[in-house]
Amino acid sequence: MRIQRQILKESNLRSTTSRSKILGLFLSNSHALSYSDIEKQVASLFDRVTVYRTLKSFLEKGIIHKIPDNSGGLKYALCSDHCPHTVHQHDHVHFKCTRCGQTSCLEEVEIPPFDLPGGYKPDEVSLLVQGTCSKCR
Amino acid sequence: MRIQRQILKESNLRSTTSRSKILGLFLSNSHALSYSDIEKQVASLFDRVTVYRTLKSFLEKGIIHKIPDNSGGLKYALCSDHCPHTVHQHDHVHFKCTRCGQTSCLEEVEIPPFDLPGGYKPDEVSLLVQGTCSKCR
DNA sequence: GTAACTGCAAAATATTTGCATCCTT
DNA sequence: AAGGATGCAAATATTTTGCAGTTAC
Repeated sequence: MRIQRQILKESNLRSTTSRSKILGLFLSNSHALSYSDIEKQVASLFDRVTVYRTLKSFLEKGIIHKIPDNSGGLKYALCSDHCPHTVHQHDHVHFKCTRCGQTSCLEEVEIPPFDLPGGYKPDEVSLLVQGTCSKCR
Repeated sequence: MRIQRQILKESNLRSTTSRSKILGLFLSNSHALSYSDIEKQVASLFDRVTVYRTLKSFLEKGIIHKIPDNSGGLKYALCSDHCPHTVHQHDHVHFKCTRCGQTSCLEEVEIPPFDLPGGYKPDEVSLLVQGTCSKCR
């Protein structure tokens, strides 16, 4: 509870029940959460709309970031220690396990440099790896 | 028209007006198309449902592949020459221009090798780069 | 006290399913 | 001729918006 409060305060967001609870879900899960993962756990507590708006405010403040999912859905995960809120860079690797379905950020893996054809100017890079995670092998 | 017919035949799909037309859209666009990009162009010709079902059959046959988009939407693009239909590998780079919004496959760029933590077994890798494309500079 | 946040209703958007009819092979 | 493909209607799912009431600071 204390941690959530602090994170919210640092982001200039008021501490409300829904924000603390949803932030808590992210803090206690090492893997990324989809909207429906979250909804399932808080459906009885808050309105759908509140969940959407909570996620949106977390995104705007750089508390969480989106992870593209090539099955169409979008997932969300905590940003690591200090995402610069202005230049929101997430050049890290995401791993999606096709067995358990969990997606997680591999913070320790760096994307090696690569060349783009002339004229292309990259701003942000994200690498999505699919396969089998260490738990599922 | 002849090309579409041939591609469809090779994939064991019947040649119908909607499939030829939609396949034609992919053939004449170098960038990836979202569902709504397609819908806009064929709305007066076919039903929504037909478009969805057409895309689904193209995906199943490996004619097109999905491209995750970290703004939530999904796009579709032609698979390069010969995607093995069984092992559907798309280890190539996608570039999304934040200015014009177009996403394209950079077939010529290869993803450099990188290390994963122990236990993780990769099957498929996709690299999404965002920035400014050569046309928009 | 006030601006920010929430819940509810409802709209807007997106996707899927069933079924009768039509068309490709 | 027969099975696959399409169109229509409608169900289902997803996300957003407006507004009135509530709450954090």
